Amino acid sequence: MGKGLETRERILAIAEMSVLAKGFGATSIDEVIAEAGITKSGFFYHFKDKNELARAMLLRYVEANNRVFDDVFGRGRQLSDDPLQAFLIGLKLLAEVMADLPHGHPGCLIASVCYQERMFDREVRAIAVNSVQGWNVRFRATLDEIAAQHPPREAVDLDTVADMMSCIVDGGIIMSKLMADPRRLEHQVLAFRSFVKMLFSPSPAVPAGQVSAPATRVDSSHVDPHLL
Amino acid sequence: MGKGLETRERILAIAEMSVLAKGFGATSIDEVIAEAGITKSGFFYHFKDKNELARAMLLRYVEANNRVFDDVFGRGRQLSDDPLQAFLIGLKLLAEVMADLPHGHPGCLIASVCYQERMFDREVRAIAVNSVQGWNVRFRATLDEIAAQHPPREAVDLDTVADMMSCIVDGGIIMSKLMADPRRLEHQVLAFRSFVKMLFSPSPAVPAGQVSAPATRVDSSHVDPHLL
DNA sequence: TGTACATCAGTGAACGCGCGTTCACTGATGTAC
DNA sequence: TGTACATCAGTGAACGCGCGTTCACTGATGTAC
Repeated sequence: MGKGLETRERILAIAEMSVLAKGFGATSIDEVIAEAGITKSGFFYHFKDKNELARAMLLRYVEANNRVFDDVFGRGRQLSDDPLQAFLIGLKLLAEVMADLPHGHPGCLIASVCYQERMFDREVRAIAVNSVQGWNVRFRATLDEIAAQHPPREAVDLDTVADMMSCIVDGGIIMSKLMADPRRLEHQVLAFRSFVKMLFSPSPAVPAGQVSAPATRVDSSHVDPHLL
Repeated sequence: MGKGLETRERILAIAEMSVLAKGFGATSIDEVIAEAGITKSGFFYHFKDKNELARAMLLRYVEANNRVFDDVFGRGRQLSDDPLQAFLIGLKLLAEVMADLPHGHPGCLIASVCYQERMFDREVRAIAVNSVQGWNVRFRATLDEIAAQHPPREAVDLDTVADMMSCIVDGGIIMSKLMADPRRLEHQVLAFRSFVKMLFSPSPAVPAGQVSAPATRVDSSHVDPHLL
């Protein structure tokens, strides 16, 4: 990374922390540059105005977020051919990632944008909306796959279940932050996992005659048991 | 209500809207007083500084919130003696309240405080924390009552389930706002309701020998069936 | 019933500080010939 | 290999506007005697 890109990245990281802690309007350029060790003109060399900072910051955030999600659910799929098991493993891994953040999750920039909508242009809002929409359709596709093999126990709208994922994570981040208890986020992800598990798993004892999809765990022997 | 209190209330209502839309730091007193139709000195007659506005605003918000929650879950308890049915009715009513808001839920001030923590004094944070904690212990007590009569199907921590309520509502508010789709919040509350229902309801067909608490619906005949 | 005083609910003008933005300029590094 | 020029990654000073806050003052209403 060149010297310029490195400075730019440093600015973005500092600004993100500040925005998550105080909001975008209350994040001053003076404060950011003081921490970054450059002058104000140096800042405006990298970003033509404050709105461009917001755009770059949000893009950086959703890309980092995508990497985490791709990683955990990708690993889930590698560990089981059954879509339900794969998703449950992914959720378990996601909960672990959330729990491993040193001082708790710093906050969700998308939630932050949501509460400061009047400060941003259409483009910034669009980045946030597209990111959530993208994950909703991906989760929806996963749930469709799961439902095809494991008929759900309750008649719930799968779009709502897909959306629930984002709601639980964002709500969990807020409660973790507010109550200064990082473990809440992990627990919420695991509670959502329990919901998915209950929704698609056959009852513990199934009366004869009821069809119970046998959850084809092709390679479950290789999977760490606590992930299931 | 005297003239002074009426003005004060108007200031608080206007400020709340603005804070939910742009954040506290970006909400200027000039803007608030312009909408309220008073001068800046008039504002400082009612609030000694901006932080006192935050305190009053948050107190007003949690009190309004408490009234809604007390109402829906109180009516739930009136409609059924079984704690599970009462809670499910309460959740259904809550979803209806959320759906009836004309332009969607305006946002949660507690989430807003959470993302602007460095701007507020300890007292403001304490109001938010106490409010959430208060509801968590109340929900936890309700869940204990329910679990005593309906053994849960999965081993989930009831504190986490109680916390999930706040997470789902706050997350649902964010997603509704961001996606400009007020119905998402309603759907999320109903999804949480499905979770509670699955967690504590016996399996559709219970094998002989398994104890199934009979869900003593003392007066369920009077209950609107779609609430159950 | 009239008068004196107190409180309520504000007004109007001024303050100084911090903010985002602009502009002319600069040393270091890279590239062409 | 040396020189000319271009680009990169900034510096430093100044700008004007909007912000939260203060202060002396005021008309209307309420209360005591």
